[in-house]
Amino acid sequence: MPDKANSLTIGGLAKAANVHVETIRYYQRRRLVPEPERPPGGIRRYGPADIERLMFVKTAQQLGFSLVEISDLLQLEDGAHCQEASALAEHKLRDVREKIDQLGRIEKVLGEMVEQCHAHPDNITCPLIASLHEGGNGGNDQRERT
Amino acid sequence: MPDKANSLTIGGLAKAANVHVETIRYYQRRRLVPEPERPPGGIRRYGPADIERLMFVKTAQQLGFSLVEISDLLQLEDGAHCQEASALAEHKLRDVREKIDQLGRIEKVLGEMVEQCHAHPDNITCPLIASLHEGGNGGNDQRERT
DNA sequence: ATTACTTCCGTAGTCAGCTACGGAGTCAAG
DNA sequence: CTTGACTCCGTAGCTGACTACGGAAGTAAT
Ligand SMILES: [Zn+2]
Ligand SMILES: [Zn+2]
Ligand SMILES: [Zn+2]
Ligand SMILES: [Zn+2]
Repeated sequence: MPDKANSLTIGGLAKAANVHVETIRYYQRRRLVPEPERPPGGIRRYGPADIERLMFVKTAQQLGFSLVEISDLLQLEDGAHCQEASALAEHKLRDVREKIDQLGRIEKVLGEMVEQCHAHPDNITCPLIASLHEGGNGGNDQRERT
Repeated sequence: MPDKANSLTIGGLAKAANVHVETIRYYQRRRLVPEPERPPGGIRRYGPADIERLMFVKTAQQLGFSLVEISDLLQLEDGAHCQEASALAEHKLRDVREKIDQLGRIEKVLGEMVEQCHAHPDNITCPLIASLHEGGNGGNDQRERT
């Protein structure tokens, strides 16, 4: 195998993928990224594939996946498991839309409050609080944790 | 003041607000909710106001506010004056808009991924996973921590 | 009054996702 | 061949938001 490509030390990899070294090691412990062979008494080297893997993790994380979910996704790498992957993604999509919805409501209320406040600088009756008290949102028992 | 209303024990309050007893105590320690006087050698009682307060916290939390931010919000209710109130509100409004923005971007990416996944002719690799590999989305340095 | 459930209170543990520390070993430059 | 940066590895600490535990004391039903 060509070693010309795998020329990065863990520090270089960290820079290339824009994460801290300790984060890489942490991911290695969690087996989210592979830990390459160590030439006996030497230093591990990394290549583009490792950068890509790290970026996969970071990207998925930005999309709201937990590290556990990400490792699930990584198990589905072979592409035959399209069903499961899309189920996961669709669930996340629902979650995200719900959040956007709720935030939209609070944005409206907060905006109105600021407006009123600027109109009547002596008297704050906070519509935000009122609306939160009404708690107008559906299905929430205890925390979700999916 | 009317004691007829304040008839709940902490357990009843927990049920009424759909949280665990220990969560209430935790909030009391964090001073997110008040801890009513204890009739010497007796048991604390709670009323509708306490239910409201708990639901306020839970609702705000679902909207993505941290407990610290929520205690800020609660100061709006607890009689902060107009200037501070409006400053706080405006700050929160900025935060909320930022969050909506971010979630909007996430939604778009996730939506496209799901769509592609459903469209592909049931062979080759799942485009959803492929697009995670491409990581094609903007602006991310290290974690944000606002 | 005995039993069974709560409450009270403090401390300690959990979980996610890192981040820091310390002491070796290794490597490249000078 | 010494210096100084970097790697390796294990273990420990941190933040946020709870959750569990344990013993004493209050309360309710029989
Ligand atoms: Zn005002
Ligand atoms: Zn969900
Ligand atoms: Zn902010
Ligand atoms: Zn697919």
